[in-house]
Amino acid sequence: MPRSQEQYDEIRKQKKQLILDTALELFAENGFHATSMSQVAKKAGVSKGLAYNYFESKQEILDEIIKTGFDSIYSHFDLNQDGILSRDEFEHFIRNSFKAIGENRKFWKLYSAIIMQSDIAESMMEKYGDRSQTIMQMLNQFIKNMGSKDPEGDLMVISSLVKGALLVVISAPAFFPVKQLENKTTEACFRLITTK
Amino acid sequence: MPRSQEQYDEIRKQKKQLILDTALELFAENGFHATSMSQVAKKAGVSKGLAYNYFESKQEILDEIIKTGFDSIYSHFDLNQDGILSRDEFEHFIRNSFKAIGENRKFWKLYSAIIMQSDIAESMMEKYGDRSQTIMQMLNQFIKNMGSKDPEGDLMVISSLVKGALLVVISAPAFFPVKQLENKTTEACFRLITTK
Amino acid sequence: MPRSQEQYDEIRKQKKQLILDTALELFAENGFHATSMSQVAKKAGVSKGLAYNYFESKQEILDEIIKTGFDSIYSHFDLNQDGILSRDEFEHFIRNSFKAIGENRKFWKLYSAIIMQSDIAESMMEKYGDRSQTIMQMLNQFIKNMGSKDPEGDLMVISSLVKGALLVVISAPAFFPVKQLENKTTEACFRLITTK
Amino acid sequence: MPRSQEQYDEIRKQKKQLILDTALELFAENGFHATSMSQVAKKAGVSKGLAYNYFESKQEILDEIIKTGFDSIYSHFDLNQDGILSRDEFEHFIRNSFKAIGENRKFWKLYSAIIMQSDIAESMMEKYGDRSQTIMQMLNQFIKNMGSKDPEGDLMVISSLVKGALLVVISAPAFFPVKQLENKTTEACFRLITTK
DNA sequence: AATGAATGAGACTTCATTCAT
DNA sequence: TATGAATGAAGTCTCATTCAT
Repeated sequence: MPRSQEQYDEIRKQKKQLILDTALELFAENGFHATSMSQVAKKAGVSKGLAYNYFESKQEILDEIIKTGFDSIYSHFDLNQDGILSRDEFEHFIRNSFKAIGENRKFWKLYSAIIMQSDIAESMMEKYGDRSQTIMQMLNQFIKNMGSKDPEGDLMVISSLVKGALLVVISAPAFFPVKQLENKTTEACFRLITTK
Repeated sequence: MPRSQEQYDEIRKQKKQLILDTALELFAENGFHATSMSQVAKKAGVSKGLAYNYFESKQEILDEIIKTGFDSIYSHFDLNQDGILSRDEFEHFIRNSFKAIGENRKFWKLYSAIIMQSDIAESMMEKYGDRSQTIMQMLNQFIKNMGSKDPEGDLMVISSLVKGALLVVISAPAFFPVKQLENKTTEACFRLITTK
Repeated sequence: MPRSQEQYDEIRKQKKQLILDTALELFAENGFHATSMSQVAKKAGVSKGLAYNYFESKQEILDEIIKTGFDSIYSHFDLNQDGILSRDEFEHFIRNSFKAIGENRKFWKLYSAIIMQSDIAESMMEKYGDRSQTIMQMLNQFIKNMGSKDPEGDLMVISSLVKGALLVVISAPAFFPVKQLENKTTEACFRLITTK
Repeated sequence: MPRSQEQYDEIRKQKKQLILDTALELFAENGFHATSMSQVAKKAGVSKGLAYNYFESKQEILDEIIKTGFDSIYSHFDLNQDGILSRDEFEHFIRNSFKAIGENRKFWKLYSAIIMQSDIAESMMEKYGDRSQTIMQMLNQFIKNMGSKDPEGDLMVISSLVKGALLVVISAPAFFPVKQLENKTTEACFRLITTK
């Protein structure tokens, strides 16, 4: 008996996700350019032709991976939608970033490698630049609210610290004391706000 | 009559440097794998054949670029060779790192992109891993000497901060207030050492 | 619907053989190094890419050609597997060699050219040296059994004669009286055994 | 003081010979196509440019090597110029061939490899075919004079034997008992002439 | 939906040859 | 005479993509 439309859709969705996951794994491990579609198809257990049935091109696979990763990050960072960052929400944001990376280090390794290359970075800026700016503005406001004498400067230092710490987590070997780094970083963020 | 040995040496030296500079520019901009030798040769204004007259392979060009960049950094970090880091030397190290990156941002962009790719990163670890470790040990000792209650934790946070700040400089557009970031970062480093 | 496994296997088998045959022809005619993969592909009526779909490298094509040729020769030389060469078997061996060459002169021309080149010859010695030695030992025993006063010397002369005659057949133009050479050579082999 | 014309000529001659010798060595060892002009020039201790000062092309070097080798063989085979081969002259011819190969095995290895390739073989046939035929006719007459019942057949067998034996010498490792092979072959030649 | 044979552009690399000096 | 930097065609090989089945 033939399958229903829903079953077909479900199959399509699963196969597509399988290809995306496999591609992410290989791209992160060996780099986008050094990974061939043959490898992706083989490791995913599908034919090359099928992969092109789901995706227009290798580049489209990458785009979709990036988009999914971004969305997952920003959805975690929801902030009760009032546009204001409380102290708890800030801490939650920091800690949640560590958690997100720990849960999907492959993606972030790939992402880190990619934003270093201008051709890819540019197209990403077009797509995600706005959202990034919104976040920075909210952080700025938060630091002001905390009584900072130099909000702009503090924001630079704090975001540098967080970026650096996350980078360490991303590239660190598995046995790195991630939890300790998370604690020390969170705590340091508050200490770095220059109160009067 | 053929040219003298000196003349040939001079030609070789200049052309080799031209190719290295061109390759660095393109590698940094588009990535190592996405840059072809044809592009490098064309932009450098030489034939592909000549490029292979000076370098065994594309990989060797990359290796030479990396080696030169590393050496330039570590030579700046000389520390009067006594194996101990003074307060001034530490501050000089931080500030000099900002300066080095400002002077050769292309290289550091390339370097950052490269360490994210496992295939290339491994061979670099073999070559430069030792020197990195020495530096970390000296920093650890310095933080102890400054009276830290948690040297290991502080080192993690401080090196994260510096890494993050340098990363910001590397990927930031030209108009970023680098000097301010340098000052704030340096100052923050000292503040982050947890005294008893 | 995709083709069945059998259909794919059949396609692969035929295309692979086509490429092997074409390569043998060109290698034999112009030499291995002087023949390009483009020539092979063009003459076979396939793309270069397809050729590399079937063979890892140009060298692998040569290896497969050599292996096939060798196996076909040694399979003809079965000798009822008792390890002893009778008079009839000896004669059959000589005559069969002429026959084999006549049937596949291209291969033997290629083979002759190849064993003259040290780089290729070495890897062949590793693979086929053992079997050659076994044959020489059996021939030596045969000559002894025939009552030779100087088995070692006779073996040298006889194998030289056969080699030379086969070489003549290999390089001779088509109109050469091969059958006559075969008869005379076979007969001479027996006459050359120095009886007491 | 400038050198005289004779001195220049002498230098030219020596340099040219040096290049020829070096090329022969490398061609014989690695094959014509697998040897580059750079290798030849480097091993000869001259520049590439100079090599092209003496020879039009790589091919011309090969041609000259072949020509020199041939001439040296045929000059040894002088036969007192009366067009008739005596018994002693025949034996001398055989033994001299072994001697010639022993003295210049490199050349003969190269030569053997080359005649297997039709493109080169053809141009050689044009140049040296006549002389070869003359020799074959003289050998034919000699065998007749020796009382052969089947001069044509005997010639085929004898020339096969000699060719095969020489081939063995050419490709044999250094420790092969060449003198024994020479003796046995010479003796066998006479025994192979089918007397009535 | 699914397969993998097939293509062709383009990657890296080599090397015979030229030429300014 | 002599050099070696420089060229460009050609070689080996890879891989994203297409398409008949």
